[in-house]
Formats: sequence, C-alpha cells, structure tokens
Amino acid sequence: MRDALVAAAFRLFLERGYEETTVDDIVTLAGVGRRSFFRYFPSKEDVVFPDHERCLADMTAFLATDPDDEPVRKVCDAARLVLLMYAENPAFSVQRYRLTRRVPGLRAYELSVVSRYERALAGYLRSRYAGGRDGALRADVIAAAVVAAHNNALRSWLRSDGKGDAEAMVDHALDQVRTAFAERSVPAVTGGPQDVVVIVSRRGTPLWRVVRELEAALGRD
Amino acid sequence: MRDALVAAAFRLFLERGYEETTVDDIVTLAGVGRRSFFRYFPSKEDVVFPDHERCLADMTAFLATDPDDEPVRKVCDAARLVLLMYAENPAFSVQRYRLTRRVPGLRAYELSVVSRYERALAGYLRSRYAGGRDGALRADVIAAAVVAAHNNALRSWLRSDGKGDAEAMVDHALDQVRTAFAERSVPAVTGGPQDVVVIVSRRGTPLWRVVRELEAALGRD
DNA sequence: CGCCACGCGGAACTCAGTACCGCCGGACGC
DNA sequence: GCGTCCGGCGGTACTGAGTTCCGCGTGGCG
Repeated sequence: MRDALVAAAFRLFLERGYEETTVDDIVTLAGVGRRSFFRYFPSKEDVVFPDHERCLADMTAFLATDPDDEPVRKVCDAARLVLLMYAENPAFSVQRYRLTRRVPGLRAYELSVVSRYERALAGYLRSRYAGGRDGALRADVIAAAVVAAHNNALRSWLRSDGKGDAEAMVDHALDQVRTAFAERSVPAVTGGPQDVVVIVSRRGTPLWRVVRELEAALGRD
Repeated sequence: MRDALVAAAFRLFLERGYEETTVDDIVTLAGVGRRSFFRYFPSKEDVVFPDHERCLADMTAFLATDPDDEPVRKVCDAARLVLLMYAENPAFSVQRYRLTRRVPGLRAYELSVVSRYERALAGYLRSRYAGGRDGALRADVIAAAVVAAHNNALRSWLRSDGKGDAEAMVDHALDQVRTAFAERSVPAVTGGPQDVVVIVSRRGTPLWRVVRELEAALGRD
C-alpha cells in the first residue's frame, strides 16, 4: 500500500510535476481512498522522502551504541549511513534530487529533514563534549560541518546521475572536515618531531620544488 | 500597513497561539481586507519574519563589496549583520524566538530563511576559493560552520531573554570557527635573512593549504 | 472635466489536511 | 452456526491557506 502510493505519486510527479499533481490524482491512480493516503503519509511532501524516517531511526540507534570511538569519527560514520540509503536506489535518488531541486516546497521540506539529522549529530556531540569549554558550540559547529560536507559530496554525486563512486566522494569530503577539527593538542615545539614538520626554504625557490618536498614530508596529503 | 499587520498578528499569536490564529483574525483586527495581507506577505509564516528579506539583501550587498579581506573573516562579518538585526529589537526577537520554538511550522520556515543566508555565504566563498582543490567543498563547510556558530550564540542570547552581550557572544563563537579554519601553517620565522622563510605545519595538514601559504610567503612564483 | 493607474476590498475557487461516521472482513466466545 | 468486537478502509463534510478575478474609490495628469 505504501509502496503503491509512492509509485503512483512519482509517476505523476515526473510526468506532470509536483504542484500540478493533487493528492486526489495520486489516490485515484493507486486505486485507494484519499483517507488512506494521509494514514501512511502525514503530508504530501512525505511521500517524496519515504525512507528518511527509518534512516533517522538507524542513525540515532547507531549513535546510541558504545561511545568508545572518537566523537568526530563517530558522527562521520553516522553521516555515511545517510549516503548508504541514497546509494541503495541510485535511480530513485537521482529522480528525487531533480524533483526536489525544482520545487521550492520540497526543498524546504528537505531542509527540515536534514536539520533532524544535524540535530541528532549535534545532540550526540553535545553529550560527548559536555563539560568542556564551549562544548555545545563545538558540537553544533562540527555537526553542521559534517552535514555540509556530506551533502556537498552527495549532491555532486547526484548531479553526475549516480555514476561516480559515492562512498569515495563522501569519504574524501568527511576527511577534510576531520582534519579541520582534529584535536590541536600540540604546539609546534613541544609536540615533538612526529607531529610537526619544519621547512626552510629560500625566497624565490620554484614552487614545484617546495611542493615536492612537502609531499614527501607530510605524507602526500 | 505592513507594520499594522505585523503588530496585529503578534498580538494574536502571543495571546492565542500561532496555529489558533487565522489570517482572517489578523486582518479583521488590523481592519484591512484579507487580500491586502497576502499583498504584503506571501504566506502566513512571512509575517513572523518581516525583516529577513531586507537583511538578506544587506548581506548580499555587503558580500559584493571589495573582496580584499580574507574570505573567512568576510563571511564572519557578514554573519554579524544578522545578529545586528536581531539586536535592534531585543524584545521582539525574544518573543519571536519563543513563538518559533514551539510551532513546528515556524521552525521549518526559519530553516529555509537560514539556508538562504548560508547559501549567500557559500556562494561568496565558492567564488573566492574557485580554482583551488576542493574549493566548493571548503566553501560549503565553512559557510555551514559560520552559520552554526552564529546561531548557537544567537540562540543562547535569546534564551537569556536578550540580557547578555550578544555581540560578544557571537564574536567568541565566530572566533572559534575562524581558528578552526585558520591556515594551520604558521610562518614561524619570516624575518632573519630576507631570502629565507620557515614554515611549520602539522603532519596531516592538507597539502593545498600549505601550498597556498607558500604562495603567499614565497611571492607567488 | 475626463481619463487612467493603482492600491484596496470582496467574492469565489482550489487544494491540503482533519474530524467523523459507516462499511466490511476476520477473530473470538458461546 | 451465530452474534459480537475490532481494525483497516473509504466517503463526506469541514477548516483554513493561498490564488484569481473583479469592482470600487482616490489621486495624479492632460
């Protein structure tokens, strides 16, 4: 029944447009009563994102497991759960992306969904950073950065019609965030030679030569 | 007329609740026709955020001025414009905050407003980081972090009934973001003999970040 | 004085979402 | 076998947001 409604809705949305399709059109095509539509989907927008509720539950369950991991790594792994849901049905995800991009109402609804993920991540980080100075601030900022990085990679994957390697793109994006928010434990001198590299170069040195030196010293990014 | 509608709307929203107030109630209290309400506000939600449209225009105008500044500093300053708008009318802002917090529809609408600010910041950063490796990703992440930090400080100020020093709180929050995304490579000794530059960098720093620092230090050769 | 533009009000309409009721088929006890 | 309860489903009517169309007054202008 749910699936039949989703299928009927997407057929009409794609061939006629979202706002030009009424709930009555959907239920008559699916052959069910109008009342049943709102039994399964609290609003017309919900039929476009039928699996986010389950994904959000999965994420909160994942964040509730043992918190031995490093907090930032944990929320990055949690964000990857969302990508997996999108990657399960690439064709469906791409269609939905195109639909969402051109309908303002759906964009607004997607924002509310994304914010629920972000709130879940921020809530986890707040509990992990509780007590620290600016813990809540740090939690909110990191959650927002993780979500932004994830969405950046996800959208560029969706724009390429799901052709590229979504997981690699998201991994790369999240790595950028991880390094930006890495614990900055060591000042340059006391950190010891393991953490810090010092490069002395003459002004006027060709850039490529310094870069080659850097690649070797820093471990190739 | 606009102001009369906003005043009437907030009187009813506060004494009766948002969803319990219809547009007809507002226009009869304001003594105008129903049609005129939708002339000034495209939706019922817009009357709750009457000044965001102007603020968004101010922000884009500010970002369009000469880009000599450092990009992250520039978007932080742009975010401060939003705070100034809130700080102009503390009482009104606090009332609106309480109203928004308890009405899901208004929270969703606020998300769409915030995302427009975030998109403005991200668009500016994308143009500044164009050409760099992962420029768009870096732009999106920094924009999200700046918005999250701003909102964190703003909301804690609103929760304190507008009693604290809002600007100081936002400055502190944005400083945290600035240092997190500050170029991690520090020219430790730029003086000495004029033809030598020393760069100290953490292992794991993204290569492009160091390279950009090098370009500046070595004279962009 | 006539004309036009424009801001405003009002009536009627569409559609999302809700409340209420009536129907039917299957489970259960007697 | 039969009455009864129950839960999923459909239909009807309603509220309220947002839109469209039209008609009215007023103020500026030739």
